[in-house]
Amino acid sequence: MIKLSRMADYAVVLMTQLAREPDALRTAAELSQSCGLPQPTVSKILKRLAHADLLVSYRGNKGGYLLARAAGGITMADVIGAVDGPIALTDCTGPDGLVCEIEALCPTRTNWQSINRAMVEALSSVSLAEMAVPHAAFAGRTPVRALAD
Amino acid sequence: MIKLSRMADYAVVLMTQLAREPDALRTAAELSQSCGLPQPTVSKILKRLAHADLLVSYRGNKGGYLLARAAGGITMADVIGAVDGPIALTDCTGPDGLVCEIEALCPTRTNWQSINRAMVEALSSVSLAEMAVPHAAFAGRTPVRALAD
DNA sequence: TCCCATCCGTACCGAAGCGGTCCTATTTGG
DNA sequence: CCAAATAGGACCGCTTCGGTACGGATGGGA
Repeated sequence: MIKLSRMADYAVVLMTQLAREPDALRTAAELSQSCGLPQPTVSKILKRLAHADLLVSYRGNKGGYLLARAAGGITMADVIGAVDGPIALTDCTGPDGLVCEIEALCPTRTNWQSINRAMVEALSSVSLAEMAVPHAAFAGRTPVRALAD
Repeated sequence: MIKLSRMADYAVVLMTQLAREPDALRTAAELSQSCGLPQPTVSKILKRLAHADLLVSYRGNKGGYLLARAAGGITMADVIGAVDGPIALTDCTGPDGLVCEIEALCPTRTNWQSINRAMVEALSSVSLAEMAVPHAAFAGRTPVRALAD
């Protein structure tokens, strides 16, 4: 199914929420409630996002999280990469393809790199600011089915 | 990591192998050996590919599998979809988004559809014939890293 | 100076999905 | 009639992932 992990899915929702009020300091508890997600999990995700420099964290009393940059400068690839690790469809798309034990029989490596690149570009082409746009702006767009079921 | 399932990965390898000699009837055992993959698993994958009309199967003695169409008419999206099910990054990209329980709080649905569409296009843009091309044709291409590690 | 709210890091656990195997039909050529 | 091959399903162990819990560090306010 090539599904996004639930963690990455949540991360996008949380980041979108934060992008609504870019200057407000939000606590994990507050975000957990406003997004309807379990609080410990929210904490974990926010930590990862902060670690990837997408969020700035303030500790201590009156602490919380803040977007590290403008929402227009953060892409879906950034968010997903921060939570799920590097985006790659296959193992053999790594630096040197060393991990692929059947490499000798696998003449498709460089092609995977192209496919992978296209996918990353697709995810990089959508910024957080665009994701935060309300429904209305897209209402006229025709729905797209992934594949015939 | 958004990784492809190993099954889908294997499927691409197997299909590529079949595309090398499009007119030869190949058995599961033979493909298993030439690709270095466990035989029962190969059988299972070939069955799924045949079910999706990407392969034609011949039963009985001297049976085997054959590409159902020319390698140029089979895309990566076809192969991956046949093995892993419909390609979709999130649940809410389904027909009507009915499965998303926090939909009211999730203003990003239509954007996901766009991203998803881009991904399917990336996978649809590469045919099996192109995957079967030997390394040399791509040797000059610069390697692409998915994201900074 | 003390206290409390908040983030930080780690370690742990349960469940679900997936890769892999096996068994039993069913088909077909020799 | 036998052997070779696919069809289809049941089963199972393992890894991975989502989720939780605990102890520590930090900083503002009374």
